[in-house]
Amino acid sequence: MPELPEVETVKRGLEPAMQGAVIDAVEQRRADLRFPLPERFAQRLCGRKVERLERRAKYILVHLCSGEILAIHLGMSGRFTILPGGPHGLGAIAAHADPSAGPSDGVTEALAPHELGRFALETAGTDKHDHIVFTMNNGARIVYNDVRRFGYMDLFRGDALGDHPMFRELGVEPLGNGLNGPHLAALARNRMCDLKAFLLDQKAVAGLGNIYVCEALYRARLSPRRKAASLACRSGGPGARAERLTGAIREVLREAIAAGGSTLKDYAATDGELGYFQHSFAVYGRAGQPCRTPGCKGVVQRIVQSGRSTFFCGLCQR
DNA sequence: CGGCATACCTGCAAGC
DNA sequence: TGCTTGCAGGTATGCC
Repeated sequence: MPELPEVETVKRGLEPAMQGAVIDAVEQRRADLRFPLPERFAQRLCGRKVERLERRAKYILVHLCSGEILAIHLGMSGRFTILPGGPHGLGAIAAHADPSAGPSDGVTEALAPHELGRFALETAGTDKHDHIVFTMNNGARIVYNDVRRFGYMDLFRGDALGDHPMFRELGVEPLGNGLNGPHLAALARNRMCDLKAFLLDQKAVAGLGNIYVCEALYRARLSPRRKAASLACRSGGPGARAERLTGAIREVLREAIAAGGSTLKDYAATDGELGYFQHSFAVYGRAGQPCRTPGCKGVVQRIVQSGRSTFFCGLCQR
């Protein structure tokens, strides 16, 4: 489920509960998620202080004072719920982020935050897909839930990060300095695949997923079916398309993170109306509906590219 | 290497 | 109501 903005939002949500705190207990309820969890996973985490959290692509990196890193990937359905410590445990924050989930997503939607806190405490870790529960020395309980179990965690020495198979081949951070028009054009120059597939390739740009690729292509007015290499060609101004695309990628991601941040804030507020996860997408999931570009008479269409849904407007995306 | 299908796993909505 | 089918935001793997 989560793409870069959701992972960033989850990371920010976890920080208050984890940063500077010591992991007191880890309850591991199964041996594997997508992959087997590391040997002696719980034992190796217990007693460790969390130095800081970091996001790299769609991974959350928990830096431990032992010098080890707990790397977490949420897969499609991974989510965290934080149950704060303290005598009453009120005001639970759900640190998951699902940009497409509507108001009907889950029983907690209908509950005011104080009710949610109580609800969450009473049912903490009782869902059958609650796989791992971290208990911190500040009293916070951090529950990892993953219905489809496509998520995974690993634990390794910090200095091995660059050699780790999950990270070795990751491409540039789209919000970092590494992503700019010339660089993107250079990466795409020899790629014969569709632009959509190119952007989904984590070895080129790391952190984009199906939704934000569709949205970024829409904003850049580029067809997902265009060949990736055509980004680099000079017609239409040198690097013009690549510049447009990098700008669109950054915009889309930044806005989504800002929206995620505000939903987290809202969630902790006292108002029961959450407006939670009310992202609106221009094209994603809008097949058959009118294109939102002012003056465009197009209709959003859905096609399948390498087995995945693509949404775009064939009129304004060329 | 590219491109594609398949696999992993469960839940949900739609269709019959 | 109940069954089947297809679909879902992730990536790894194997085959041609």
